[in-house]
Amino acid sequence: MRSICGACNLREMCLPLGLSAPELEYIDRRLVAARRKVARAEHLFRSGDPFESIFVLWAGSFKTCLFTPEGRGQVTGFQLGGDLLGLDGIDSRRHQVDAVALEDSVVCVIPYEWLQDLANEVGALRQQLHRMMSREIVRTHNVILHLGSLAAEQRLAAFLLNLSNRMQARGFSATSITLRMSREEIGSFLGLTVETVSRSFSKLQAQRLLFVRNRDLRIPDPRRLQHLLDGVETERES
Amino acid sequence: MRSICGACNLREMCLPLGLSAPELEYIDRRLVAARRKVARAEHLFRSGDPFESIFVLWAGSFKTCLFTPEGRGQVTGFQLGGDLLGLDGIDSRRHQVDAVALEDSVVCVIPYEWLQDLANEVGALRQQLHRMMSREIVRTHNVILHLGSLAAEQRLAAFLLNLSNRMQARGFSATSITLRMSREEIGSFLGLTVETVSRSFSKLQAQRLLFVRNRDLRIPDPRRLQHLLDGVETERES
DNA sequence: CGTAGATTTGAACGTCCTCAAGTCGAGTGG
DNA sequence: CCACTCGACTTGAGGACGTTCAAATCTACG
Repeated sequence: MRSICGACNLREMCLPLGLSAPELEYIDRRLVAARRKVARAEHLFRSGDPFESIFVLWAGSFKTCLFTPEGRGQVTGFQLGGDLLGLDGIDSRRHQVDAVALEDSVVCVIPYEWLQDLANEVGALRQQLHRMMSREIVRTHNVILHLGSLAAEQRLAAFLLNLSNRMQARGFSATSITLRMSREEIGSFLGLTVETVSRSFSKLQAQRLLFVRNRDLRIPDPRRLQHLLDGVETERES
Repeated sequence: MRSICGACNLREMCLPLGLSAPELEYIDRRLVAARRKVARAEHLFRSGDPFESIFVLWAGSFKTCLFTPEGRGQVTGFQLGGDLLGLDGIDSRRHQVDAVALEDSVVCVIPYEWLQDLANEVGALRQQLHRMMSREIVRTHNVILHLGSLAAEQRLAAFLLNLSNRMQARGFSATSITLRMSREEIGSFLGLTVETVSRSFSKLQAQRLLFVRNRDLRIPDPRRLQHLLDGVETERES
C-alpha cells in the first residue's frame, strides 16, 4: 500500500474531502504521521496534555469529557469514524478535554505542524479543515439547544436519532444500532441521571418507538421518533 | 485614518493578534471590507442566509440563537467586542444561527474569500483564525458542561462570572457590569425560565453574593461567587 | 399620569433526582 | 454445567427543584 489517505474508505468524509486527484496524491503520506491503536477505555489524550496533533477517528468510537478543576465532569460528545479529535487544543496549545475510546479503536495522527504546512499549500485542504471546525461548532450549538429546551425523553430521542443519522452517513443501518456507550455515559452527555435514561428507554419502548435490549437498539420508524421532537401528538396506546 | 486594523483598539484580541508590524500593514484594508452598523434588536444574519462573510464585533454586543424547524429556540451565546460571528456558516455555506444585536452595535465585515486568500499568504493570520475557532469550540463545550451539571443558581453564577471575566479582559470593570440582555434571554441561554432566573438573582442577592438593580449588576467579591461553583460551603445567614 | 413591557413574587404542580432494592449478563472457578 | 460474583442496568418510592399559572410591581417613555 503506497498511500494512506488515497486508499482510505473514509476519505469521503475526512479531511481530504474535496481534494483533486493530484492534490490527494500530494498530501498522501505527508498528512498522516501514523496510525495509533487505542484500546477500550484508554485515553487518547487528557485535558492539560500538550497539543501536538489532530486525530481522525479511523475505526472505533470515542467520547470526549470535560471536567472542572473541582471534579465535576461530563461527556461533551461522542465521535464516530471520520470525526476529528483534538480541535480543542489549538487555541491554548493544550488539550481542554479528555478523549477516551469506547471500544478498541484506531486513529490517524496528524501533526498539527504538518497540517498547517499542507493547508498552506493546498487550498482545498485548508477549506476542508475550516469546514470541519465549523461543523463542530454547529454540532455543539445544537447540543446546547437540546440540553436547554428538551425534556428527558426528547433528549434521548434526539440523541438516538442523531446517532442513527450519523451511522447511516457511514454506511451502517439507521434502524439497527449497537450502542458503544453505557447508560451512564448517555446520561452524562444528556445531563440526566442513569435512572432517568433507563426510564426514558423503557417509556419509548412502551410506545413502540424503539426496542432496546442491553446495547442493541432498533428504531423501527425514525420518523415516528422524530415526531416526539416536533411536538406532534402521538396516539397513546388504546 | 489610513488603516483599519492597525489603529483598532481591539487588535490585541482580534484576528490580527500575533501579526508582525509588516504583516499587519499588509493585511490592513485587505481584511475588512466595511464596518456595518446594526441597531438594537436587528439581525446581522439569520439562519439560512447565504454565508459570505465573517464578522468581528467591534462595538456593542450580540446574541446568537438557534431554532429548530418546529420553532423551539434558544440563545446559544452572547458576544462581546472582539468576538467573531458567523463561523457557523463555513461548513454549509449558510448561516445556521441567528445573530441579533443586543444594543446598537458595529461589526467589521470580513468577506470569507478575502480571509481565505489572506490566511493563505499570512501564516500568523491563519493560525489566529484557527485559534479563534478552537476557542469557540472550547467555549461551547463549557456551556454544555454547565447546562448538564449545574443547578439554577450555579448556572446563573457561572454565567455572570464568565461575563465578568470577559468584561475585565476588555478593560471594563469585573465587579460592576451593565447587563445588555434581558432576564428572558439569560434564561433561554441557561435553559431556565424567566421566573427561575429572577428568583436565582434574588437568592444570590440575599446571600450578598451580588447586587442587582434592573440591569445594573455588582459582584462585590467574584471569588465568593466562584465558591458556589466549587462546592465550597458558604456560611448561611445566622 | 398612563400604558406596555419587563421583572419580581407567590402557590400548586410535575419532572427529574435521590436513595434503595432488585434484575440481568458476562466472566470465573468449582 | 452450574454457582458465584461483579458491574451494568432496571424499577420503585419519596422528595427536591424548577416550571407553570397567576398576580403584583416596577420602568421607560410618550
